[in-house]
Amino acid sequence: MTERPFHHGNLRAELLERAEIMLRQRGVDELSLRELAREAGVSHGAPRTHFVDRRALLDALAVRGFERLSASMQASGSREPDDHIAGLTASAHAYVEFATGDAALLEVMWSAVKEKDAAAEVLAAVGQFFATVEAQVAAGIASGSLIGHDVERMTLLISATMHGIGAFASAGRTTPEQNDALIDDAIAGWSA
Amino acid sequence: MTERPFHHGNLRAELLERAEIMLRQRGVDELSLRELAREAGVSHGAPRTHFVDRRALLDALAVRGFERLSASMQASGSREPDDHIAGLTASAHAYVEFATGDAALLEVMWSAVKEKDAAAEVLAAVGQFFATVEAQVAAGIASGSLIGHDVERMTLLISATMHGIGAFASAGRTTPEQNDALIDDAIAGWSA
DNA sequence: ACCTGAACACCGTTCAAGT
DNA sequence: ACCTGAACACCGTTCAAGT
Repeated sequence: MTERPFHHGNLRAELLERAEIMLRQRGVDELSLRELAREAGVSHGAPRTHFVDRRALLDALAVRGFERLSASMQASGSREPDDHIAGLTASAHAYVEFATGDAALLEVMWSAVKEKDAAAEVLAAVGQFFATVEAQVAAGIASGSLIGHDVERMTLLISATMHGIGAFASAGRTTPEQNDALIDDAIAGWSA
Repeated sequence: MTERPFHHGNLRAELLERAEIMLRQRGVDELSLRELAREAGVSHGAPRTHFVDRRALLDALAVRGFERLSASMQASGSREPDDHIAGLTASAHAYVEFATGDAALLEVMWSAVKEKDAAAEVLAAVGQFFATVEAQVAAGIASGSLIGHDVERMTLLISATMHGIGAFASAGRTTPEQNDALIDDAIAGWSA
């Protein structure tokens, strides 16, 4: 039985890991820094070294979330390099899947963006998300498979629609089959 | 200077009123039952008589919110009795306006719906909201101005899109002009 | 029926002190 | 540089007691 060393060594990463799980199981409201510290076996003051306050932890979770979401959407979309509509549809599915699988995290992500003085890393992360959608939209418009010439406007519309479908899905107001149908309907409306 | 009577007489209504204001000014996280009681000039235990717990207060706020939102959308939509597309557009504008003017309340509303064991009144209220959208969608489809024959599917899609645009708008990611454009683009895609 | 006020268990945050 | 542990101010919730 080696004694616990004074330095945890990996506390920041462990706190983020545990926080993501706690978020998934019990939601934001139940996410407590003190409980996290307890589970990690450190004193309640320890997290302070890595996260100045609760919001800093949530911001870090938001950044990781956007990175994972963007990567997932990019991967899904690029599996259809020739069919931009199919790529966008796959990307939208990835968003909705994230929304149902990590509903609380997605809430944390968007509310981190919404803060008046949102952290720079958070803004960068959400920017990366929009850039991912925009790239697919731009390709679709350029190839003539997507209507509209204003890329930004189309990016916002498609992002907003994905967001809305994801919200309803995670609220349990739609079945997975309905989600698929909604995504198809939405994108069909904007296909050239 | 008459002394404060033992019975407040109107505590439930006052708490709801103050809570809505507090929500608008400082968000859900800052909404405290104790502070509300303090402001109303009653003891911290007093709210208990009217709301068993914090969630019961939020549920009541959600119900009121859905009622107000539905009424506003219905009013906006019915100002265009002959043009169902214009009616739906006006209704969508009302939603987005609510989303920007009462962002925190709208969050409370949807998260009340999302609770595992959501209160019956909350479910009834959100049902009323969907019924409002559905009536407009059904009229649009029946008159041939809106594509699609599946009313439920179209209702979900339009609701989800409004929700998404409202979320982006309240997050400050879009300007009012962009919101108008997004709503027009969305509905244009579904017009026959 | 409605409200008071003490009590309890939990927070987030701060900060001197230890390693 | 990282962590401990006491201290502080704040919660939500419970409940006997008062009107």
